[in-house]
Amino acid sequence: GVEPEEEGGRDQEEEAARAMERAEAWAGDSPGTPEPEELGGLPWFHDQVVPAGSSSFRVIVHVDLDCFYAQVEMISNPELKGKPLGVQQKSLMVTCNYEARKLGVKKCMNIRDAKEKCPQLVLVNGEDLTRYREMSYKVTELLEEFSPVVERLGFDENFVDLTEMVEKRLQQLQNDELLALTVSGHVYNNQFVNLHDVLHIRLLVGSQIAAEMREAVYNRLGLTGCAGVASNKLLAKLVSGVFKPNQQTVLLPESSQDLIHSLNHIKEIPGIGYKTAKRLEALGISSVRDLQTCSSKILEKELGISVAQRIQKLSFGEDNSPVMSSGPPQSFSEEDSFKKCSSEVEVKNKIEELLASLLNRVCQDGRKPHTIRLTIRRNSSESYYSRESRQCPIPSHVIQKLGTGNYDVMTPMVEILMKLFRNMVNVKMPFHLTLLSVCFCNLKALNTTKKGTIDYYLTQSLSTTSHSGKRDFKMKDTHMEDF
DNA sequence: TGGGGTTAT
DNA sequence: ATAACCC
Repeated sequence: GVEPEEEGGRDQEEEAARAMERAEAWAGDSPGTPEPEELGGLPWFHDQVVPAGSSSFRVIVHVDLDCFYAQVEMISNPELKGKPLGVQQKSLMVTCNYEARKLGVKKCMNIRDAKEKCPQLVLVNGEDLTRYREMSYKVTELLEEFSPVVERLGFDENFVDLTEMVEKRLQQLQNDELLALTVSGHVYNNQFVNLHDVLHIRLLVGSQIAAEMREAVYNRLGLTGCAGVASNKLLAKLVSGVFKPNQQTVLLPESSQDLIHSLNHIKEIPGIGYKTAKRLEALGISSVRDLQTCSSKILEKELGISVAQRIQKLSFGEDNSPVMSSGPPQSFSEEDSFKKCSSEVEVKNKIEELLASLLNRVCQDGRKPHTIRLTIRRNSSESYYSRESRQCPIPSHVIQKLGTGNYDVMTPMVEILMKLFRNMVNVKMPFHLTLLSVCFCNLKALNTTKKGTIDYYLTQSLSTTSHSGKRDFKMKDTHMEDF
């Protein structure tokens, strides 16, 4: 199924064979360890693999699709396969396939530079994200079939917590199967590690599940991608990119420091962004080692205790953040950037375009947005990144009409958005916008509870601390219109 | 530098 | 409402 991989399979088979011999030798030879029979037919380490109290050791996979937009385009139009392909948004080539990369084209290159580097480059417009978004959710849903808790990161990355799945598989395995366990894909820094060390067994099973996930994504959706398996999200994400494209890597615990120190700059640590990196650089902190050894007091003074403690832990490869189920989106937005928009009429036209697409999306989703937001970017020559926004509740009579296609919901919405616009921009003065964005958020499931009933005003508390059998209630946010 | 997303303050 | 982060 999945395209051939250069994963040094020969080495790994040999390594697995050696590891098995060692494991068997130890199981038999070590005088202090009981024979498998004494443990009810389980190998000597089985009780450590599946501890009664269940340790906090997690198995996390990070799945990262290869040049996602380009792959979707090649599926839409197979004639593009084999040709160097770039996906374009305005003057930026946001991604390209590997044929293009071989010819020197890089991700996020200017269109002009890319064309200069590679005149044969085929470009497709990728400003409409609809097909990418749809495919993205198909991938997430497929991964949810393996294990229900999947966290999305952008359109092309997903984290899955495999801990429970691995645990179940280990319990199902027979003695000989446990000893014959092999890794799937690469092992990071593969050197003198015993793959059957108790600490490694779960990660090996994780690597097998990761391979099954990639196989399923390829067979059912036609997409290739990388995967990284490790004991937390940070390390899984870092290790997933070690062998690219369409390969996977597992990180064993003794190599985590090698992996984190393979980064050339702290900005490469996910969670340390542009701003934080700049502030740290001003303190003379640029390498991972610098951040590890920096006084936490100094760090807390510069960044605040929360960020300081989090990123210093990250610098050691420590990350206890859980894989959170992303579920359905928290917001829907559409935006458009342009060179210049300087009249109210232009603004209204752009807003109508954005709104039309959004209404389709929100209609398909089924839930109802209760808040609408307008965002602008002004031309300001100094300091680029500055957006301003205004938001307000969507009037309940407009919300009600949202699903029902016949009623005109555009007109009142555009009215609201133009009010928000005039609240931000003094239209009596000249203005120059370079971006408009409309966002629906505060999404709520369909209101099946009827007005006038008690349940309409009460919401069940999500608190899990009460096991009394009684329901905990809180007052819902109320709209004045309800009274 | 696009067209999206999220959470924290 | 903004600012930071992610892709």
